[in-house]
Amino acid sequence: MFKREFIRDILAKSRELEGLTIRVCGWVYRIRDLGGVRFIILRDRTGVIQSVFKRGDTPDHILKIAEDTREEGILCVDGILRRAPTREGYEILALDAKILSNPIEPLPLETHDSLKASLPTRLKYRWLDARNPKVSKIFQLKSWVARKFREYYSSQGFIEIFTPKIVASGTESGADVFSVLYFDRIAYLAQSPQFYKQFAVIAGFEKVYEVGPVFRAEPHHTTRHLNEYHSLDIEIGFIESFHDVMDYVEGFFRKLAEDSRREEEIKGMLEEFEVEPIEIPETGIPRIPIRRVYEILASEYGKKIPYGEDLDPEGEKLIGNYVKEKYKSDLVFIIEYPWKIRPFYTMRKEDEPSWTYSFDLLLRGLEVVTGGQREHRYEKLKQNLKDKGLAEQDFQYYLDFFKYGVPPHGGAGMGLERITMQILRLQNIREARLLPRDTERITP
RNA sequence: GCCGCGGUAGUAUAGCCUGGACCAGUAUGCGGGCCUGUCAAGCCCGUGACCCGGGUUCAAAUCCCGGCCGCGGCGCCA
Repeated sequence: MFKREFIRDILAKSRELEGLTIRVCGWVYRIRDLGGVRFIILRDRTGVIQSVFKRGDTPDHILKIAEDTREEGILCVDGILRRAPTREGYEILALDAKILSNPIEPLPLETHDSLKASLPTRLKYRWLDARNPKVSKIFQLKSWVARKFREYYSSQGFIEIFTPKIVASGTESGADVFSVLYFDRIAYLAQSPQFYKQFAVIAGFEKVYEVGPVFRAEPHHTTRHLNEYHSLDIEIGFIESFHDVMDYVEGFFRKLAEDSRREEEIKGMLEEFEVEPIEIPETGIPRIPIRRVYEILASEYGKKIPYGEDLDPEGEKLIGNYVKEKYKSDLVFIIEYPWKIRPFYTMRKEDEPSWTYSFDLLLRGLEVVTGGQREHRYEKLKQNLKDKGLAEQDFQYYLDFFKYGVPPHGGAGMGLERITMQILRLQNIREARLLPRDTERITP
């Protein structure tokens, strides 16, 4: 490895390093050439620092190297750390330097200004776009969300599982999945780990979570859909009701809300994106039956959703605004969805079988989590399949899971990119995916 | 899948409605020059574009048709 230190660490130790010779390696962020003095701002993953090449102080052959330097090239600078009137308060007076790599042609995207380019252009040159520190922060936040997910559910006694992404059938009807040639057969890319996380509970792991890719073959043209994204999944055995599942989901979001107020790095990111941390009231995230939501939308906003139908995007936004004003909550559980719009494995209400023990969680007016209690009784599950008009034999391997002792269980799936998008209030979910796959895009 | 909007230098845009003075303007980038404290550095010079094909017209970046590509709304969903 190159002997180097991260810029953030150097600045953190600036008092003790002041006056000493140090080395910084990174990308050339900006060059300001004033003739006798040339400022080269270096950037690494952790920050930026100014190096200064000055006639009289820097050896002449090193000044020559500075002249050859191009923006976004890779440069190592050895020099003396000293105080300077820069944003960081310090700079490096260059005594030695080496170009490790220089661009071979003009850049198609100005890295430090990449947010001014259109999204298609940014995605086309994503490896340059992502060098923009602000863009990079999106992915650092996404990484933080995924880490919190693992930490939270691990701390609650969940076991991480890793399930196949090449599967024999879809989780719902077989539609909306990508087919792949699997030797001499057709297989599919998993649209959800649904069946296998239930499998894991039934297999005795009791409480499990998974972070993994899911694939949706739907030709969406929206700012909130991807054909490949990462799903944060949980599944829990021995629940008494679907409220237990919501409690676990709520615990995770509460952790996100609290830690984003506590951790300096995250606070800094939210400030840079000019967004507030997630707000959750002391009394908890409101849990509103969808039948009540129909009423609220109609009476408060004059918005008519056909009874028994799903909310449309406008309805979700409106109810998001409603709970923000009324409960000071960025989140709302909408519960007891109609059976007709939920998958066959959803448990129906005992007393009202056209409604279910299921829920969605909306974050700032966008659905980010779906979950519920699963039907764990073999005969009822078969009946559900029948009621959905699905062929039993297509799901036989799944039905077999339910033959030999199944605890009542439920779970939820959360869209990592949607959570990231909503926390930072990004305009397009593609911004929250390093290399988005959508209807047209499979490169880079 | 249905519907709508768009495509001008590397990037971002003006011009298009109302065809002609547009061999296409501006900013930034890029190349060169000046400048020893910049921090969106500044100043000077240069560079570079009308998506493709067909049509209308004396004349098309501008109007019409087709194609390709992009974006968005809905549906569906995380």
